[in-house]
Parts: sequence; structure tokens; C-alpha cells
Amino acid sequence: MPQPVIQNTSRRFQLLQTCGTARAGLLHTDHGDIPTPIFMPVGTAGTVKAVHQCELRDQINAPIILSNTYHLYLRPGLSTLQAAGGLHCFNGWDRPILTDSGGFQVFSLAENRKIKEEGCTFRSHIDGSKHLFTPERVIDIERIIGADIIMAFDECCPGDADYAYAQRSMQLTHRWLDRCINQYNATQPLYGHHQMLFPIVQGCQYDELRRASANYIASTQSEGCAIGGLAVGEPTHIMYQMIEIVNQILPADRPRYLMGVGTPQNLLEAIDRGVDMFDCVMPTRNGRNGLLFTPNGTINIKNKKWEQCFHPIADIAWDSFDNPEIIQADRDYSLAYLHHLIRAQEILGLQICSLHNLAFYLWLVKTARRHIIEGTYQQWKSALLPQLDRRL
RNA sequence: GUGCCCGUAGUUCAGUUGGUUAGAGCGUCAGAUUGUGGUUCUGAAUGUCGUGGGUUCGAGUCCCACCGGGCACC
Repeated sequence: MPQPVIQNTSRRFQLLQTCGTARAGLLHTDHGDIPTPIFMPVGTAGTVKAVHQCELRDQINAPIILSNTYHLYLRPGLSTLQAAGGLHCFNGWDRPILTDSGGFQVFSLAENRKIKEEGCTFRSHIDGSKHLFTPERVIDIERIIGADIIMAFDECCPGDADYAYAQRSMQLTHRWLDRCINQYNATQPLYGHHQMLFPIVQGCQYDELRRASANYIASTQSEGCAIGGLAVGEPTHIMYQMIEIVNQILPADRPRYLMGVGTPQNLLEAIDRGVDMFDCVMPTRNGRNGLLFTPNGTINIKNKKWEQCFHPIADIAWDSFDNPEIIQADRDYSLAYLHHLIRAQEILGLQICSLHNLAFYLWLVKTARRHIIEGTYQQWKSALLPQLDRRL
């Protein structure tokens, strides 16, 4: 049986400039354009935790957010999402959305999973009920959610898997991808805007498998390609090596999305190796735990040293960096106050840290993009990396 | 005034017929967190065992006095 190919695709990605292997581009969706490289805030349950849509839009100008098929399917459920007219109408976000397929939850909720050729059975973390995700079912669900970019259903292999397991897992992911593509071709968007299907490269930490998977994904004619199964326990230099191998194969005229990554340093290195899109829970989850990312290093706001530091957040976080778009919260609130809010587990503390970190991540990719266009990316990266490693 | 109960880490408490270096939860101080459960995990610090005396090879534990808290009765 020949490998199925995605139909009704068009050129939605413009590669504008390269600097070494780093790329600056523009991805067009029916809900707006996305400059790349880009970081996509994670909004698992249809909301970026602790952040208002208006803050995402007006204060930090996030062009796209991510949401999760697995979580939305369980709650609020498909009938509500369909009745609402899709997730854009439901949550009021009128810019692009990307939905993850639930493949990662199969991996991360390992106790409850059972993977078969047909698909994956799992138990709900909410009420313990049993469910079956098949590639066809996941595409149907992603049609109902209505994101602009939808991810194929894959198996995310553990970072330390042996070759035999990694190979079987990759082959299963490819067979599931064929079924995703067939279902995608056989169905239509429900809400009148185009949905791009991104397949996912797997292959764990094995060069040969990564090459095979990248070639398979490249031949699908998809409008974008994702790299999965990284930052799952393997050493960082292996991750970078896998990115290099895969990006030598993936077509240059399509955006490349590195799933679930990562630290600010990871982003800079991956951008340098030709990655265009990122998502990660790190800025929001670590923010809720009181860790602030800044261009001068990280701040653990829970540390006693901040107890009576009455300077505005911006004075320390953005010291010696010229950023005209510093969020108002960074100017309004002191580190001492934020220290108090986080220790008192006040909701406002989670909001400030989450928004601050997302603002920083978006500043990082925006500034990276400017330096790619100006041809100074590598120098800028080399100067910034040691700063990011600092602890304030 | 009399009788009874209690006093152990910042806090709430455990601590065997007296037996190695007195423990736990929470808190504190740090660290981790990579396609999100405001989650979870890891490490560290912290004791005049109310005070003083006694018995004993050995006392948080038994005895006496005192101090502090609580309850009941007069």
C-alpha cells in the first residue's frame, strides 16, 4: 500500500531569511500570521494557566497558543466544544491555535495506558473512566476543537528506550500517521477555516531511526513538520544532535516545530539548528512555582534574599537590556511583593510570574528573529548564553 | 486550697516493660521541573525532651520539688 499524502495543501510558510542554519519566516493561518521563530504558550485546557487572553494578546502579543486534545476531550468534552462552535469561539481567542494530539499524554500517563495497533486505551485522570484514542478518532476530535494546526497522533518514546523498542515505536507512529492522513483527507474543517496537519518525527536517540522518520515525514507533503520525542530524559547534546540530523532532511520550505522544548538556552541552540516553532510548559509551570526567567539569568523568587528587595521586577530582570515592551507588572510590582505573593500562594503571584516568563520567552524569539534578519544571530546567541546560565 | 491531666524541633504530635546518634507531618532553607493536574519530587537545617535534684551501668520514659498550661471539685 503506497504511503498516503496530505491533500489540499498550499504554501503557507514563507522563509524570509537565513543566518547560518537559523531561519526567520512567516506562517500564514486563517486566524493570522505567525512570525518565526516563535514560542507558543501552552494552554492545555483551553487556557494558558493564570493568564488572561487580553494579556496574551495586548500585553505580550502572543501570535498563537497551544491546547491539548486529550484534556479538552475529557473536559469540557466534545459536545460542549462543538456546540460552542469550536475552541476559538469557546475561549474567545481569535488568533491561531495549535492542538497537541494526546500522544504525549499516552507517554506521560504511562501507568494507565495500553498501546495496541488499533490505538491507545487509557483511564481518565479526572474520573477514572476508560477511553480509546485511535488516529482516526483523534483527527475527528481535532476537527471538533478546530485548531489552525493539528498534530498527528504519535507514540512518544522514552528517552532511554533501546533500539528495538524505538524502532517498533517509530514504525507504529508512521502507521498511525498514515491513518491520520487518510482521516484528515476524508474529512473537512467544521468552522470554515483551514486546519494544517503536522506529522511528527520520532526515532528516539538513534541517528538511523531519526533519518528514516524524517524522510517518512518529509514525503507526506504536510504544511509543517514536528520533531517529537526529545527532551524526555536524554542528554542535551544528544537532543541537539538529533535536531541537526532531522533538519538536514526536513524540507526547507515548511516550518519545523520542536515539541515540548524547552529552556531559553534550548531555544537558542535549536533556533541555530533550524527550528522555527516551540512550545513548553516551563515558563508557566516554573512561573507558578516562583521561578522567573530573565535575560540576566533565573530568579527563584521564593528565596529569602528577595524578602525586602523593593526594586521593581524590571530593575533586576531587565537590567542592562533595552526592551521597550517590558510588561506593566514588571514595573508596578517589586521583587519583595512578588516574593510575598508567591509564598502566600496568592493567585496574583502566579499571574505575574506566568506573564513575566511568557513575555521573556516571546522577547527571546522576537530578538532572535531580528538578529537572524540582521545576520548577527550567532554572535548574539554566544553573548547571551552565559548570561542565561546565571542565577540571580 | 485539693485532686487529676499535660509540658519533646518554628508548630502539631509520636517516642515500646528504662537501652545505640530522640523521630514524623506541616512549616523553614535550598534544588529539580521540557508536546502542564496551581502537580510532584529531591536534599538540608532545626532540640538545655519545662527547670532543678534523685534512683540506675544507663532516664524523654521511674521518684521528689518547683515553674507553666488545662480540667474538675471545694
